Amino acid sequence: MSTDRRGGTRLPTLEDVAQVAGVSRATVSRVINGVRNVDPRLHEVVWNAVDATGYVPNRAARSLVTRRTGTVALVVSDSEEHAEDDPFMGRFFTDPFFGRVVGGLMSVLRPAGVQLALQLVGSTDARTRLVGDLRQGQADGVVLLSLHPEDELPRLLAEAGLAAVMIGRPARPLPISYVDLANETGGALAADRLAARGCRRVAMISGPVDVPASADRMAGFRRAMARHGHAWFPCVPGNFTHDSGERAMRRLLAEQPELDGVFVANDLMAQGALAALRDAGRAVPQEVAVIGFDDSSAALAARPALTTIRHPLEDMAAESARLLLARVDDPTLRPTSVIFEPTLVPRQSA
Amino acid sequence: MSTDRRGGTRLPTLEDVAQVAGVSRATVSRVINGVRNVDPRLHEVVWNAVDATGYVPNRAARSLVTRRTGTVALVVSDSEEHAEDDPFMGRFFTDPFFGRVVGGLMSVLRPAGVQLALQLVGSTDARTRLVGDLRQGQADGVVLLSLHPEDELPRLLAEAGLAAVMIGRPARPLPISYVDLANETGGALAADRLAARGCRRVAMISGPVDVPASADRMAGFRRAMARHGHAWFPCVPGNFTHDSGERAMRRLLAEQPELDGVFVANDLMAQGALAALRDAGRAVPQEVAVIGFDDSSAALAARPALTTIRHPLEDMAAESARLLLARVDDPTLRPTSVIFEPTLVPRQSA
DNA sequence: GCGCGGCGGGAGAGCGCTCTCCCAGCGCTG
DNA sequence: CAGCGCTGGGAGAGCGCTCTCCCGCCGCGC
Repeated sequence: MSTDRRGGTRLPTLEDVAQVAGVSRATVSRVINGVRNVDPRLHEVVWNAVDATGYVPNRAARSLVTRRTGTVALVVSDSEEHAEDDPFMGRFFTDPFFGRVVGGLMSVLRPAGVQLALQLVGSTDARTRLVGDLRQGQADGVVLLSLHPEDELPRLLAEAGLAAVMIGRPARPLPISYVDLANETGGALAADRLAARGCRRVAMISGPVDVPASADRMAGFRRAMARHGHAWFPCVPGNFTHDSGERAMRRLLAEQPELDGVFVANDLMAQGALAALRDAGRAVPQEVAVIGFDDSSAALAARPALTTIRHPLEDMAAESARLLLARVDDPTLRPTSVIFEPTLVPRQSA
Repeated sequence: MSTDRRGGTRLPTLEDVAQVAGVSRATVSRVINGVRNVDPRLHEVVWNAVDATGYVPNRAARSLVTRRTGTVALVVSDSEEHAEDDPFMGRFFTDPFFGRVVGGLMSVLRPAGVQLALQLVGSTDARTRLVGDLRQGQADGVVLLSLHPEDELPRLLAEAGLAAVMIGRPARPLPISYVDLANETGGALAADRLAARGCRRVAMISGPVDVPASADRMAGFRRAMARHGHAWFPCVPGNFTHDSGERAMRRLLAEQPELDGVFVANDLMAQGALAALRDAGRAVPQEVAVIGFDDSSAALAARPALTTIRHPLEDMAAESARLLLARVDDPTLRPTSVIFEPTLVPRQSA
């Protein structure tokens, strides 16, 4: 009963199990990993010995030889402008977006016995360090949430040949797998709904203009509105927070008082817009129709409940986890893209 | 240029760096880990060699000998009743609570170079497996979010002598460190506010009655109300979701139509209560005053903005990370508790 | 001038596992 | 009955690192 440097008792190793079972270390390893033809009787003897000793394989030792960690990293990559201690990251974690992604990933990873490690990268330095750590085997693969269009990380990962899947398409074409939503279709669905309601003075609150998802939603909305005869409409960008939606709505109201329909690029901002409309005394949907995007918990929480475009984020995250695991299993797999279709969820706001 | 089984090129090892630097493996190791007295000139030579080779230490190999992983796990432990694929976990991830905890932990762990691994446990089986994995060294320590009062996991962790810190006190006294909020004080603050406004018919929407935080909020509220002369008030339990708050409010309204003040045990439910009040045509705060709890993003998003009890979760999570790292460094440390004080954040709803 | 202490640095063991060899034993065929 | 293939299982070499042990060198004191 020697003690290791963590102060605990020495834990049983393969060797101990082998001794108890009266076989060699190799055989125990074979049984535990379920490989090759091992005598079924030995099988039982070994498992009994495992139980008796309370053996748990040492992950570090195993990784060292297999070069697999059983861990994938969820990397949230923010732009450099946001300082390391910027509240933005905090804001991001609080956004239902983050939670939905984590939930979706876990639904696939947990049954597969794979750990999820969280990684934030803010600086360029952190980016290269991350790629180094990853190449060296910190994780078997990466699910990447890139928050900034100029982000170099997708390219770095692709170049390093690491197993990676992005949630949301890369800003520039890149040999990297990704899962995305047909954001333009979403924008078009919103436009059709607003047009069908007979809205004549519509406006939009978009996300940051350089974020692909945001740009796509706007493009789809714009194109469909044009098809409905609306050549132009005011558009104010926000940053996906409740607050920015509220501010944007106030600005729109000032610019275009006779406005009767708004498409907002996410539910959080739509909730903010609702608040601004309420403060301005506009009835929703009677005077102004509002359509959100995402169908997050905020959509149901809002009053009136938000008519919104459903973004099946959990499913998308789950799919990205599946793609990643497949790629980890077979590194020769080519980059794949999976595009999900949005749907309109009619509720009270439009 | 041999290739490993991941299909990549062999990565530089300590040996390679040593060769380039013209020193021994041991010396490179010493320089990299900054130990002992190494000739300053060698120092530079070694670092140059590291840069030249693009060396990154292999974490698995290092862990194998140091018995440290540089990882802590955030364990979210749910009760067994919730099946593995129960939507509850999804709900939990979407709750701002989860995001705030993650953000707070990261603010301490990232600068310390420590990874955060996410672990969900639902079944008893998963609990013992987790303890095994942890003892064996899957992570250096655990931040535990135990969602259910009967949860055995805190006890198992304490018994195994693992480094662990709970967020929220354990349901039963246990030799385990924790960080908590003075929830009774929070309840009392709400009671005082309602009393000061002259509310005469108050009610409460509580969380699950067996969850310590929930019970404490209720007890504090009840005690303070008694001091204000209110011997009794109706109380309906919810489960911390928006929806349950809405339902609870409807029930209260039916039971006690002349109600003029409500204390709700979290902001999400308070938001739901606000929606129910709005549907019932009650003006907030003129006819009914509402006080929430947490000061989460939902409080600001609500209309009217929620007067609420601030729960400094990010700070608490950060503190728990600090306690954990200290304990990992020095396993002899005794269990510590840190209790944070809530404050009232006056806004429009009360 | 010799001995001794201290410090810088090399050699090498070993962390716990996987996996390649290799050998023993069995059943089959000619 | 010899020879061959096949299969089950043991021996042992590493995976890449840390850390103990030890040795050689330098500077000091007597």
